[in-house]
Amino acid sequence: MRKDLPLSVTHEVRDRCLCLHVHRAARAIGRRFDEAFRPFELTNGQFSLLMALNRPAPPLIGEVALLLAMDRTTLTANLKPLERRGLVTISVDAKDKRARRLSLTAAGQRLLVKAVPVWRATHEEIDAMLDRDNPDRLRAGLLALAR
Amino acid sequence: MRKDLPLSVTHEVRDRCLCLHVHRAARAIGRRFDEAFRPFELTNGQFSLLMALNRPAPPLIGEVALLLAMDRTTLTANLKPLERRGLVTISVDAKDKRARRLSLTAAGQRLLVKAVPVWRATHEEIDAMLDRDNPDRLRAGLLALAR
DNA sequence: GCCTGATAAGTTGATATCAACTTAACTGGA
DNA sequence: TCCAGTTAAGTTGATATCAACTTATCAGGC
Repeated sequence: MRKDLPLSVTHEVRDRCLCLHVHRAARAIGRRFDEAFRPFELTNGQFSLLMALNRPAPPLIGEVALLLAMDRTTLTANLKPLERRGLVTISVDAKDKRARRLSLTAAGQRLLVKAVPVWRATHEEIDAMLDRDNPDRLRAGLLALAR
Repeated sequence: MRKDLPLSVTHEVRDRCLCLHVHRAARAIGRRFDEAFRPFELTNGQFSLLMALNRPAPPLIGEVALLLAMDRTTLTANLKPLERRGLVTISVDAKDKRARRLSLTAAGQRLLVKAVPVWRATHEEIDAMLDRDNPDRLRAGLLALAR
């Protein structure tokens, strides 16, 4: 009796697995934005995180983690280099001493302002690359996956 | 003169950025498969990698990295725990001493055989979740991004 | 056979990701 | 008031990710 895995199954996984497809796309697009943001010494994830903090009222760690569909402890880790660079501040909430409020500093805002045109240009390249694959449909599918 | 970033721009980025959307989806779907594979002590990435090695002829590191749209050095790192557990072997190519051939061991194959039904069940849940978002279209868009 | 340029992979250091466990603080009921 | 259950976040350890640099090898021209 054969114990090995038929190639047909392997090909099925390679061709159909959305987890693989999404991760592959994430790595590829991430590298693209990382390269574009390199002059600012920002990664794609740091850009997204800083942008998520540009709000009228400083959000809690848990709120931001939910928005980014990211583990809370990952967010804590990701904040460290940004805090060290003075782009973000983490402060204890006035009402609830367990909670932490996340704020962009002025330096963080200035860096974002400089990075946005690069984001826009890079994103336009990617939109153009997608060509006949409707970006709106793609976003809708990705949102469904993130639920 | 205002130096802060208008909220409208922040909302534009949050709503449109494919890099953010893809990474968010990758984290969410990755957690799902990680949980499903936990009985086998496999992560979603380890499953995809092992599956990529189920071939008639052992591939090179560079070939697999290209297939997974992953940096070559990331793949080297990811192989370490799998090699340690005896699921994969890395051997010097007979013709070219620079090159490394990656093979699934018998234990690796057995583990994959056990994991495939779990992959299939989990994937069916996700397909169902996508509902009206056509998975084929989604895959096509993700492939375009990974180019 | 010997250079020279190209190629395959390893090493190092930084950030990213998550689960499991822990700590501190809040909240509502007795 | 006090206690029990809940909640927000920190800590630790393992894997994941990439760039920059380095090492070993190969292939072609001479």
